[in-house]
Amino acid sequence: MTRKQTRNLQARAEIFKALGHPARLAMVVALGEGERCVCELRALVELDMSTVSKHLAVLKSVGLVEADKRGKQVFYALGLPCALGFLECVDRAVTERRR
Amino acid sequence: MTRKQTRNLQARAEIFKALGHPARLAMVVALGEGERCVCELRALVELDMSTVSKHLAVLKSVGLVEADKRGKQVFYALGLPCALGFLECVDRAVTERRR
DNA sequence: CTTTCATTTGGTCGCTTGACCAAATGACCA
DNA sequence: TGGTCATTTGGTCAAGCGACCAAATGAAAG
Repeated sequence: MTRKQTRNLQARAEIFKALGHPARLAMVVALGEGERCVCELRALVELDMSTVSKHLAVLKSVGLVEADKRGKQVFYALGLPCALGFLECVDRAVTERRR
Repeated sequence: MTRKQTRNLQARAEIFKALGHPARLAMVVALGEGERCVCELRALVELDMSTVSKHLAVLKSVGLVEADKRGKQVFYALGLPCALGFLECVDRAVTERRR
């Protein structure tokens, strides 16, 4: 296992880790339908504003979302379009498993 | 946000969380090429056998891998084929970002 | 049936995470 | 310029994670 491979794995794992929290996942799913301001995302996950902000920072740091400040508000949008594909794959897996 | 949606998100997040560790991710990637016994996976990630076993238990608990005991050895195989798709998506994202 | 070998389970311990509150920042409005 | 609003940052604390070692399990060989 080369150092390069290790770094690559680490970086990829970071992305999955970022998705590995219900609140963050919910926000990414919502952003799949279009951009949202922080206040909308806060309403969605029903957590303290500061907590939401930190979750968004995590998502942004791995490139899953992008931030755009317009006036007083900050709008977030999906930064990794192909993420939608695997959200669906995992959704299918979860729904099938239930039967 | 209904209770059902919450459970669905929770379950999906579990899957991503399982992928959110370099050692587990490395093992899933390896299993993408075919089944492997625990000893081979242990050699791959270079961790204590007990640690590897626990990581595999995590992956199995969310359905990402399946175990098959044959003789003294246990062989693991990929349990969620569509996972390969998003491993690739994330790989591309990571390699592009580096430039 | 006892030993051996591959793997799992139980336990401990230090590090990270995620929640909240309080305070800082930064843009717009009066 | 001072105030207000949306968001971020800093701090604290309890809970969760991941590493190792030691001991248990379970199949196979002698």
